[in-house]
Order: sequence, then structure tokens, then C-alpha cells
Amino acid sequence: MSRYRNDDAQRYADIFKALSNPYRVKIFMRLASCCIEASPCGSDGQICECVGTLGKDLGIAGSTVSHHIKELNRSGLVKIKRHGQRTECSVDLSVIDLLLEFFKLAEPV
Amino acid sequence: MSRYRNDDAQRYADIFKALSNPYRVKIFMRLASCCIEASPCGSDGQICECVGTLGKDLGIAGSTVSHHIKELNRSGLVKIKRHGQRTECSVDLSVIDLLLEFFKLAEPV
DNA sequence: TATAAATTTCGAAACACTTCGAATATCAGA
DNA sequence: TCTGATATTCGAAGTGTTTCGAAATTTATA
Repeated sequence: MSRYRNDDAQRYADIFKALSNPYRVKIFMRLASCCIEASPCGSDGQICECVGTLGKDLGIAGSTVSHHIKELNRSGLVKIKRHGQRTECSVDLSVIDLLLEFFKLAEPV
Repeated sequence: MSRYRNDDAQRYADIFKALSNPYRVKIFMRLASCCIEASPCGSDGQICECVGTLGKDLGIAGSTVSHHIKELNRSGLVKIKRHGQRTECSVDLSVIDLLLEFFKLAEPV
């Protein structure tokens, strides 16, 4: 067990739970992709999308999209920031690094 | 959305759901770690642990450990193989590679 | 200030997950 | 073949998740 810190299990479980729903995975994919494809749309040059555009192609109610984004935010995967009428969302890269480390530790040296 | 294949969302959600429980994360950590720390204990030289040893420090019923391992297996994260009285478990490295790619795509280039 | 747009909160229904102990199954060795 | 060790399946209770539409909130603009 020593390659990992056993105390971190709950933290990782929370993050993976946030990605355990296909709609949330799609939202995450989209946010992660727009860092490259879209031009910066955030208020401070940070790249993000808002709840409305994220829910557009998902075929679920807006209230459900809002709920899913809140879950992603709670886990730390996604940052949200109100700007005017819109809530802008973006992937938090520090959590991505954490997860990359998590799975790198599972690979043989 | 084009850095990712939208159709893969369900597959990823299934894998992350398998890791959305802290006991399953602990089991995964332990299986991932023993590839280095423990000497090979699998029947064919493959490194693994059995249900009993995995559940030892978890403080939950054996039937629950069995259930969690089945979930990990269903998602493809863990291979299981009956050998004698014991069921040997090991991490499937191809899924680890898949997940490393998933999160690498979320990092800016 | 009044209205419209974007989002969140709320309550409810349906469904899925977690965990246990008891019962059952599988297998090695006496 | 009988026994003990290991593991799985089953049924049940409690809890958590998903989704919706309606209502409320927040903010820009007429």
C-alpha cells in the first residue's frame, strides 16, 4: 500500500464519483477540449464555457446540467465563476495533475 | 469536443464509477502497489493478491469485498482469476494507459 | 423600475448503490 | 468422501443519485 497514501482514498473516490456519470464525462471532455479549440471566452482570458452552451447538445434539462456542474465543482475538477448573467466553467488543471500521478503510480517502473 | 470521442463517455463513466467508492480505491491502490513491493504471488508469475488478503485491513464483510472486486472487474480495471481456493486479482494495465491518455488530453499542449 | 435571459434551488419520483449476514458453492487435503 | 478454508450469491434494509418541471434568484438592459 505504500506507493499510495491510504488516507487519500476518500479524496480520489470523490473525484472519480464526479466522473461516474456519462453526462458529467461529456461536460468534462468539452471543457477540457475548449482549452485548445475555442478562443478564450472567460472574463479574465481564462478559457471556459458557460452552463447554457455546455448543456446545449446534452438533451437534458438545464437544471440537471446545473446540478452536474455543481458536482464537478464540488470534487475540484471544474472551477466556476459567475460573470454577468453567465456562470463560466473551466477545468482545474491541478486536479488533472493529481490524477495523472495517481495512474502513473499504477504502472510498473 | 474533438480531442475526445464523445461516444466513449459511457465507457469512461463506467470505469470512474468503479473507482467512486473509497474501499474500491483502497483495493485498487493495494493491487497497483503490490506490483512493485510484493514478490509475485500469482499462479503464472503475474503479481496479484487474493480476496482474503485484500479485505484484511478494510474492516468490511468478506461478501462486500467480493462485491467490490466484481465491480472493479466489470469495469475492466482489475483482472480476476480463480486458482485453487483463491481468487487472484491484479490491475489491468491497458486500462491504466487508457486513463492516462484521458487525463493527458485535458492538459494544455 | 420593469422585463427578459441565464442559472440555481426545491420537491418529488424513480432508480441504483452499499452493506450485512445467511446460505451456497468451490476446492485442497486428510 | 468428509472437513475446513476461501469465496460468491442472495435477500433485505438503509441510503444516495438522477432527472424533471416549477419556482426563485441574479444580472443586464430597455
